[in-house]
Amino acid sequence: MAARTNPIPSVWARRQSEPDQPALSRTAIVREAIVVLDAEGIEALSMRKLAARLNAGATSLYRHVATKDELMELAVDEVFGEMALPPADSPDWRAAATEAAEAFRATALRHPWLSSVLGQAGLAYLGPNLASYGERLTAFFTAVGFPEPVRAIDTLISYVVGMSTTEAAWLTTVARSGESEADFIARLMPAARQASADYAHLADAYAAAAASPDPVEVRNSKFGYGLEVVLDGLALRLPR
Amino acid sequence: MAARTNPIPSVWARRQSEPDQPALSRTAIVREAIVVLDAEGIEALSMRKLAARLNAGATSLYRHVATKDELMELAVDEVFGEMALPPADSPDWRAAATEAAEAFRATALRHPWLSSVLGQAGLAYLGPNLASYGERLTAFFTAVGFPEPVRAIDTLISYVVGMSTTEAAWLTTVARSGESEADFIARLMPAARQASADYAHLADAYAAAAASPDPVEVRNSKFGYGLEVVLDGLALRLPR
DNA sequence: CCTTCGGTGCGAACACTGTACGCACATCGG
DNA sequence: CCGATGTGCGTACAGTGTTCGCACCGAAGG
Repeated sequence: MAARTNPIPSVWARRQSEPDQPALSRTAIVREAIVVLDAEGIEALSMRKLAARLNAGATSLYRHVATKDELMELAVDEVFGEMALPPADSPDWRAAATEAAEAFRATALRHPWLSSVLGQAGLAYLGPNLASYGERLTAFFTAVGFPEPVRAIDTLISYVVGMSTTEAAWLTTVARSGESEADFIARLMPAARQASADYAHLADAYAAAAASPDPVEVRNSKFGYGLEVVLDGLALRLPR
Repeated sequence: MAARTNPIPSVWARRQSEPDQPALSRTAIVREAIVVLDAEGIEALSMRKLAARLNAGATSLYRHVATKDELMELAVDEVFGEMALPPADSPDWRAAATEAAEAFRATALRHPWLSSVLGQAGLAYLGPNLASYGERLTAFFTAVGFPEPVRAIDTLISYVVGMSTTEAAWLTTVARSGESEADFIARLMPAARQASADYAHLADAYAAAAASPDPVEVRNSKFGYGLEVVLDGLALRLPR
């Protein structure tokens, strides 16, 4: 009944036992997915393209990964493994917390798709790296002496996530334009000026933004300012 | 040359001049899109489905909206119109700022897709509501007396965005499960307990979370705690 | 009145997407 | 040597966003 749709088998078609590639594996798939995500953005990652890059058939990936969403979860957990954390017994807690916050930001900017995924998938199912990250962070804040370490962490991480998300989204937009950040800003200014024509404060803000020459430095210091604010607020909760 | 693919014209097929619907318009499309987004989530919104709900053909929407991304931008701007802001001359700045933060959070939770979009589309192209929102917020922080109102705003908004994003993503996951939040947590606990088996601090945190009865109250107070932290930090920047 | 014309609706089509299914084959335990 | 098990993958399905060109409407102009 079923028609034979496959080509006639032949010796030549039969696969040689030379493994060619180190074989398809979950970790290899996740690693390559991250490469694509970093290089081409989240909407450029398709299962077919990913498979092609791994010299594999389109649907072979599903032997190692249940679904694309699951693959994204794995990728998120993977990059959480990159984030450095200070040891729990750091002498200067502010310096250590700053370091941790900056490491998070750096990772989020290196993998701009991270923010998109965080906004879509709750972190309900935590992988090993995420769990370890949470554990070490909690250990640190507990050691520092915060009476409610989890709340302190949630506060700090929320700020960092919020700022990094906005920044990553901005950088993605810039990247899509193909221009440098400065050029993109310059090209955007007329529209921004027009949009804020009727708004005195906004216009001031845009003018100030346009005046500063180095956008990277502007973003760095903006992040640093908010971080100091949050750390000041947290310091007040520290008993002594 | 071109084949006549259309059906034979007939009097009956001809459109009556009863307008039936108030016609297709950009605002009607955006309004209905938001309804769908709220009810069924971001991945359930397709141009075809949206068109069907408007009694329109699939591709008719493109007469009013250039692309789906543009439609999402319009939707974002639209919900920014919902966010209440305190008047610039509020006597108690902390109460007013708290109000603004809570209004933002409420909107983000009412439209959980907002966070996903914020993570993907930079707020480069600002619509009227967004511009107005920024203007009024800047006016308020300036009136309060902050020497760097824009930085103060960026800090506060980053915290609120970060916390709301996490919360919205969590609520989306819960909603997808079809269960109540408490039931979902209960069902998740075994997995969480196992994931944190080797992590003392994490296990403590989960145990504490499982102990409290009302998840809504937990989220509210978590948000409130962080907000106080940020406002404390900002207060230090206020000259007096 | 008839005619042109800009704007609107839309059916068909294109190039993709994620993924279910079932077959072919390689390897391994008995 | 024989099954069992696991891996790769070709095909197919039900969608997706978007383009193109035609059909039609109401208004403007002669």
